[in-house]
Amino acid sequence: MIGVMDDDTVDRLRRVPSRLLAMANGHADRLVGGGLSGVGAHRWHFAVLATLADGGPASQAELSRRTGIYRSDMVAVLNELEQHGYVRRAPDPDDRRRNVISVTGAGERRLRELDALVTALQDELLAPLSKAERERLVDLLARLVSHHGGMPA
Amino acid sequence: MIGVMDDDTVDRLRRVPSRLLAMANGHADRLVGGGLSGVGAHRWHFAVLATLADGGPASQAELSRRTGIYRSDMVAVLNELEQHGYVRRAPDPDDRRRNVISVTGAGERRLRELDALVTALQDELLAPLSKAERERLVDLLARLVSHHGGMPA
DNA sequence: CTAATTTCAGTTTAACTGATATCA
DNA sequence: CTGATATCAGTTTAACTGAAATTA
Repeated sequence: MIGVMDDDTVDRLRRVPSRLLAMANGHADRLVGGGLSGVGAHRWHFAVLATLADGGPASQAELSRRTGIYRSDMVAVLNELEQHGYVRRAPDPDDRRRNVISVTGAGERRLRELDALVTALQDELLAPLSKAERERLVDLLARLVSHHGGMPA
Repeated sequence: MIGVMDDDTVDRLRRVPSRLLAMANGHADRLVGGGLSGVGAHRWHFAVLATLADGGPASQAELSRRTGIYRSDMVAVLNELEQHGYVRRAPDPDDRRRNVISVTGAGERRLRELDALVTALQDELLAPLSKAERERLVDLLARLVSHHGGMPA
């Protein structure tokens, strides 16, 4: 028989941090992406709505920086959100290169819906961990991310 | 002024676990992917060589299951490894549908090289964490992944 | 017959690049 | 002039699907 490991054989792959990160991220992606697509949404929609709600109206470039969504992709995301009436694009009177993006009432309702869903999905993702462990994980990940300069790119 | 947050305003995005996972994974990807491409390798090459070295010769389908690389992509990965003389493909005498893939001497040397590199890259990735914290992170991620059924897909 | 394997050819999606027009 | 912005059009890559040929 082939491919059988005795007790001393290490599986070096199984504990490689970057690999575990990729696998955990894969599961998270499926869960959250799947959950959001079930209500016709995308992570990007949630990210933009939440950023607007938390930080107030902002230009597209500013939203790009805060969410990590590329300026070029942001255009399409905002087009979709605007078509559903969740955000409004208005020219910035102080700087005519910019649009000021703001959330509408419908957008705020949509965000509440997505927020509840995302919270439930995080709960499902973190199901095997205790409250303290979840905080520990978030803390460790946040420190990793901040050490490497926040948003990837 | 626009987009300024007072002390009470929460940035709900910043602590969403699935998002932190995606960002951390992004950094890990760049680091490890970049490091490996610097020596003409790919995560997949390392994964296959390590799996073969740790588990012994195996069929392509078995390698697919162990590494999480799709059976269809595995073909291309093995073509490359074979062209460099790192692995050998031989028909399985016990089951003529299968190839038995095994590591060559050159493959073992290549694996040692990649292993040292990957270890160094993990170190760079986890730089801000103490030894104990790294173990904690690996443990938490491993539990997450195993709860969701190991390999994503 | 069903089921597993290798292989090929293709799709989908996220992430990313480059260029243009406009304006500070 | 440089530099930022919004937009469009495109590339690259990983992840994935479907099917054919072969054999168990």
